[in-house]
Amino acid sequence: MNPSTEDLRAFAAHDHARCRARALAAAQERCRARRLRLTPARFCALEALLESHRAMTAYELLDRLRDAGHGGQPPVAYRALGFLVDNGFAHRIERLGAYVACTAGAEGAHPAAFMVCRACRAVAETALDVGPDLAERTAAVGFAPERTVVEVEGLCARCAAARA
Amino acid sequence: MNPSTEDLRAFAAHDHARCRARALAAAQERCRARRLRLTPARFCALEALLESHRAMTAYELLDRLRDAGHGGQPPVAYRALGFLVDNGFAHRIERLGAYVACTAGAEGAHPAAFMVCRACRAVAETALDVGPDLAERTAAVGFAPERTVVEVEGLCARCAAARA
DNA sequence: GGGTTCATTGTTAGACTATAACAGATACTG
DNA sequence: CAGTATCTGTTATAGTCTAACAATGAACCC
Repeated sequence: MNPSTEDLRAFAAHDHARCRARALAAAQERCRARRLRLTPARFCALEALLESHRAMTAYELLDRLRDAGHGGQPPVAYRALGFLVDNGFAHRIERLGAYVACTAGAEGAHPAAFMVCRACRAVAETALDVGPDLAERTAAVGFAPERTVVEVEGLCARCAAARA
Repeated sequence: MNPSTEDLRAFAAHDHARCRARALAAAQERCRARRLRLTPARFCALEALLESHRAMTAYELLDRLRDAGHGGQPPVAYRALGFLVDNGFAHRIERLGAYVACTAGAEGAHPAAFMVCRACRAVAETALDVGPDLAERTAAVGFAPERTVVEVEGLCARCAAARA
């Protein structure tokens, strides 16, 4: 797998057990290195997100947290997600109002582009950054970019085949 | 104004009365040409969106519709917005869960990139299309793109100055 | 014109997404 | 081990959106 297709593993056959284990280990290591507290609730949330490459809503996540004994009210889920998103372990998919584990392994919050299947909600992450393309235009009017959202909604091969 | 800065009029001084009047006239003309029914409620919604380049929530719009005697329940606003968005007269800003009038004058729904001020919620639209950049990557895994969301969140010059 | 058909409107009700505010528990720091 | 900051759990509520149905109105055909 070269870098540009490795990104797209959500839509390609791969050893997901290994994919998940690596991501979890990397997150633990990164928290240690950066003195971030990957508490049980946060760990549980990350584990749940890593079970598949499908976006989960905060309430789906909340069910998992509740089952694991971590309190059953929305703020519990939103706080865990806040931590994961702020530190680059997960991303919010604006189009869905849902969340996916990060597959890029970058440090901290980072710009990314997502391909989102509208049927199964699987999400692949790639490193595309539109910042440079827009920089010249934004400079002309003094707009200071801080965060970019790039999401491509469509149908993955599996879902397209299923409806044919 | 050349095309690339004309796009950004939300963040540049311009004759907004003329800007609005032109957009409204263009929409009426386009509905006539395409046999779309720009009913009073839809017209009212478009007028409200065109009052400024700031994104409006469906509920802000609903207040306007109610004041104009067009029913006071959410579906009234969402249906008007559905019509405007489907036909390219308005766009949904995913990041905000809010809506802006289209300033591109393109036919029907069209891909666009938005610059969104997180403070005043003003939105500028430009014609950037990331489709081509992603096509090669998506093809590799059989993902079929249908719609792209590109939103750059930041601070406009006016708001940046106001907090300095 | 009368009748059919389809799009639009208005309403009720409820689903889904998210945050403010506060009290109590836990972990780091000197 | 006292002080501080962070994290957890809770209540309550705000904000966004849609399903479903009845009623109205426009368009069309004969």
